[in-house]
Amino acid sequence: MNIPERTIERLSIYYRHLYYLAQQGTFNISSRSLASIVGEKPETIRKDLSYFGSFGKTGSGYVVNDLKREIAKILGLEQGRRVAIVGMGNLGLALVGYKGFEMLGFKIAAVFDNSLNKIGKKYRGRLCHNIADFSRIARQEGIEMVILTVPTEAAQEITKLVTGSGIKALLNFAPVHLNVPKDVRVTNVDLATALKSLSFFVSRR
Amino acid sequence: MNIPERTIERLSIYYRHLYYLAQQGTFNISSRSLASIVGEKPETIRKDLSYFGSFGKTGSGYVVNDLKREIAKILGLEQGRRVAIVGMGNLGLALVGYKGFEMLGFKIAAVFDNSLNKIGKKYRGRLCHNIADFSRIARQEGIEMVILTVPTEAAQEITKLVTGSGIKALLNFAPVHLNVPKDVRVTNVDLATALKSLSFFVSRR
DNA sequence: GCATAATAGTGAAAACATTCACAAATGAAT
DNA sequence: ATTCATTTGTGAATGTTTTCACTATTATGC
Ligand SMILES: NC(=O)c1ccc[n+]([C@@H]2O[C@H](COP(=O)([O-])OP(=O)(O)OC[C@H]3O[C@@H](n4cnc5c(N)ncnc54)[C@H](O)[C@@H]3O)[C@@H](O)[C@H]2O)c1
Ligand SMILES: NC(=O)c1ccc[n+]([C@@H]2O[C@H](COP(=O)([O-])OP(=O)(O)OC[C@H]3O[C@@H](n4cnc5c(N)ncnc54)[C@H](O)[C@@H]3O)[C@@H](O)[C@H]2O)c1
Repeated sequence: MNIPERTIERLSIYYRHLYYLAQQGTFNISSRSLASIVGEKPETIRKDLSYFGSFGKTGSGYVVNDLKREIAKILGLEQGRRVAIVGMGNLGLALVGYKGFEMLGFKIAAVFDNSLNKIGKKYRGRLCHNIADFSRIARQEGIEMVILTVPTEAAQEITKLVTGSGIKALLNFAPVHLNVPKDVRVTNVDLATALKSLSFFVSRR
Repeated sequence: MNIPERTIERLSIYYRHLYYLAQQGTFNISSRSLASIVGEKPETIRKDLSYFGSFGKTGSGYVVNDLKREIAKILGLEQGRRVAIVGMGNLGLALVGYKGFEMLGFKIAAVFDNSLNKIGKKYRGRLCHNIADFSRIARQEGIEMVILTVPTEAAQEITKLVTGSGIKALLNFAPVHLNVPKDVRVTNVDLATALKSLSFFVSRR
C-alpha cells in the first residue's frame, strides 16, 4: 500500500500532541478531540492511522500512551535517532540547543564546521568537529541523519561528502535543490518560500 | 479556477532560481533546464505557469527576466512586503539577519519581545520594541506579516494580539496549532516534524 | 525556403488524497 | 436487559494534483 506523504507529516504532529497529553495525564482521547487540538478532521486522523493498523476502541477512542507508542514505532523514533548538524552559523547555533528535537527522540550527537574559529569550540556542550573528519566521526557516533546549515554555495559539496559517508537522510536549510543518489532522502526547509506563499495569500485578499 | 497550494510553493522556488539566473546573466531558459535546476518536471513548471497566463515562447522557452517579473507579480512581491519578527530568542535572532528574506522582497521592518533584557536593544540594526506596543508600531511601520518565534506557551496569546491588530498572515515556528479568525492565514514551520518524516523514511529503507 | 529539432501550452487520463457515510462495536444510563 | 449516545474503521465517492500525450509554434541548419 502507498502511504500518503502528508499522512506521515500528520502522524508526527499527532505524536507531539500525544506527548503533551500524556504529560498532562490525559488517558483517553477520541479522534474528534485530537482533531480539534491538531487542527485536522477526525476522519483524517482515523484514515491516517488505518494505514498502519487499528489502534482505537469503538466508543471510547484511543489510549493516549498506547497510540503515542504506536506512532513512535511507525516513525522509527523509539531508538533515539542520532543526528549531526553541519554548519555552526546563525541557524546551526539556534538549532543545536533546540529542546524540541531531543524531546521527540532525536539526539544531536555531533556538530561540524570548516571554520577554524569554530572547530574545537563547544556549542551547548557539543564539541564542534572539523568537517574533514565527518566520515570517521559519523561512523563512530552512529549518525543517521544530517541537518545542513551551511551557506548555499557549500551545500552541494557537503551533500556529496555526507552521502558518500553513508548518510541517507538530510534536512536541508540552504535554498537550493540538492542532487543526491536516489536512495537518499532530502527534506528542504525553505523559509523564504514559506513567506512568499503567505505573500500570495495576502495579495489575494 | 482553483490554484494548487503546491503550485504557489513551487512558483516561489522558481522565482529564487530565476533571480540567481538573472544575476548570472542567463537570458533564456526552457522549462526543461529550469526543471533540472529546481528539481521538478518540465510539465509541472509549464502547468504551474499556465494557471496564470502564458509567458513562454515555443521553441526558445522563457526570457529569464520577464518570467521573474511575472512571478513576482503573481506572488505580490513587487512592493516589498513589510514583516515583523516577534520573539528575539535563538531562532528570532538567526532570522533577523537572514539575507534570503530581503533578497526576495521582504523587509524585516520591526522586531518585538517582552523581555526587559531585549527591549530597547538593537539586533542587526533593528530596535527591539515592547510587544505591548505592537498595535501602534505595526500600524506605523505598515507591517503586513508576522514571523512568530516566541515560546510555545506564548504563541496563542501573541497570535490573538497580532491578529487583533489586523495582521492577516503568520509564519509560525512554535509547534502548536494556532486558532485564528478564518480570514487569517497561518503557515507552520515545524522542524521536529520534518525530522520525524525523514526518520520514517530511514526506518523504511 | 525547407526539413528537422526544440519547446510551450493544454485537454484528458491517471494517480493520489480527502471526505463522506455507514456498519459494527462499545459504553453509559436507567 | 434495553435503549441511546459515542466512536472507530473503512469502502466508496469526491476532489485535487500530477503526468501524459499531442498540437501548434518557433528556431536552426543546410
Ligand atoms: N539565518 C537564517 O535565518 C536562515 C534562514 C533560512 C535559511 N538559511 C540558510 O541556512 C544556511 C545557513 O545560514 P546561516 O545564516 O546560519 O549562515 P552562516 O554563514 O551564519 O553559517 C554558516 C556556517 O557554515 C560554515 N561553513 C561554511 N562552509 C562550510 C563547509 N564547507 N563545511 C562546513 N561548514 C561550513 C561557516 O563557517 C558557518 O559557521 C544558508 O544556506 C542560509 O541560506 C538561513
Ligand atoms: N531554537 C530552535 O532551533 C527552534 C527550532 C524550531 C522551533 N522552535 C520554536 O520556536 C520558538 C522560539 O524558539 P527559541 O529557541 O528561539 O526560544 P527562545 O526562548 O530562545 O526565544 C523566545 C523569545 O521570545 C520571547 N518571549 C517570550 N514570551 C514573549 C511574549 N509574550 N511576547 C514577546 N516575546 C516573548 C523571549 O523573551 C525570548 O526572547 C519556540 O516555540 C520553539 O519551540 C525553535
